[in-house]
Amino acid sequence: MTAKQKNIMTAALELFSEEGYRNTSTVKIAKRAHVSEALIFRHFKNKEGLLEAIVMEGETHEKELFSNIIVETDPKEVLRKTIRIGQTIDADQDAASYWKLNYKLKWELELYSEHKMQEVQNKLMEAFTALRYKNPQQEATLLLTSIDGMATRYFLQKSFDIDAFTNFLMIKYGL
Amino acid sequence: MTAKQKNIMTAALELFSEEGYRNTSTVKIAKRAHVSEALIFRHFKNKEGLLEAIVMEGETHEKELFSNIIVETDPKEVLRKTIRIGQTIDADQDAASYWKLNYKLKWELELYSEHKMQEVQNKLMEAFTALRYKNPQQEATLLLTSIDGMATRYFLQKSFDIDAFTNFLMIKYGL
DNA sequence: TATATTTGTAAGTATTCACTTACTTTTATA
DNA sequence: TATAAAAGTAAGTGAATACTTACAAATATA
Repeated sequence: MTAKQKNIMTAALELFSEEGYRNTSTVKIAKRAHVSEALIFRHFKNKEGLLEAIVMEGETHEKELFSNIIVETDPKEVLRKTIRIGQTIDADQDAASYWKLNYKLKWELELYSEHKMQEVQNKLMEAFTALRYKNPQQEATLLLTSIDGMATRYFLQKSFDIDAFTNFLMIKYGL
Repeated sequence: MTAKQKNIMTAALELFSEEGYRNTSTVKIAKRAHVSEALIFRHFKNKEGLLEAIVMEGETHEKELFSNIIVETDPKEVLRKTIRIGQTIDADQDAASYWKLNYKLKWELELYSEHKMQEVQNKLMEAFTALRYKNPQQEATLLLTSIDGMATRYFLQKSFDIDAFTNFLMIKYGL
């Protein structure tokens, strides 16, 4: 991958996650990346190809984040790591951009990939089972749903305090 | 309001909530509403004016829904009504379209209106205080955040079972 | 060093977009 | 019933969009 190709991907990730996929024109990406517009099409075939490249790159980071949870054996630690996802993403600008892009795409293109979260969901079910919660399946859904909601607030509501909310969840789950 | 004007608003609400605001062209709206494209601009000045009219209409229904919660005096009933929001919206196609539009706009135009939910948030704090929860403010945030997450699942994840999830929340909160 | 391949660009193109103009038809009002 | 106002439309317009073409510069390889 050439430097200019990387520039294009970085610029596009920023713009897509800030302003949305369809609302970001290829000229705008080219300008931010300091390349000619045509180079985008040379390297990525079309705008959708560029998006796919970015999403694929993001999925690599995502898998690292999830495998860190899935590999865990202590049920309490599984919950801790899951609840900390928000703070983990907050600490890394690139990860934050990618996650925001993910949510934007969910709503803009309505592409909700259930299978992506399935492994985490299963791991959470195991954890809640081990911790003798009455309904581990719904508990897993609730926690992931709360994190979805947290993401909505984190990205869209400026006043949202992710640390306070994370701490509260830790206490709630007795961690 | 003439019949054709109403047609335009209905068609636009459907299209905006299904395919997004920017991705819906004024020709598409005109075709679905069986009117000439120019009539949209005659009645609503521009595309944004049309959106505003729809959002304003939706806010009327929204206020009804919220005032039903805010007016409640029994704290447990406040929680019950809040948790049932999803099912309430699910039962009314128009309300569902409007809520989906709301979420789409949140992400597409990044317009998160905190003040809209502030009254409900306060009411929930009161309720959690009356029910002797340790941290009523964060409890209120958590419940509303969970509902945000529930909305994400409900609108984007086909397999999501809103009744099962609602029932589970009822039990969780001892209702 | 010769040449083939890859990287890069300037200047297009067709299409779609939100919106306007100029005009006709319908409805309300005096 | 005359006329003013409102509702409605066909046929535009300029700007923006994703993408292409035709060619030049840089780099890799023989």
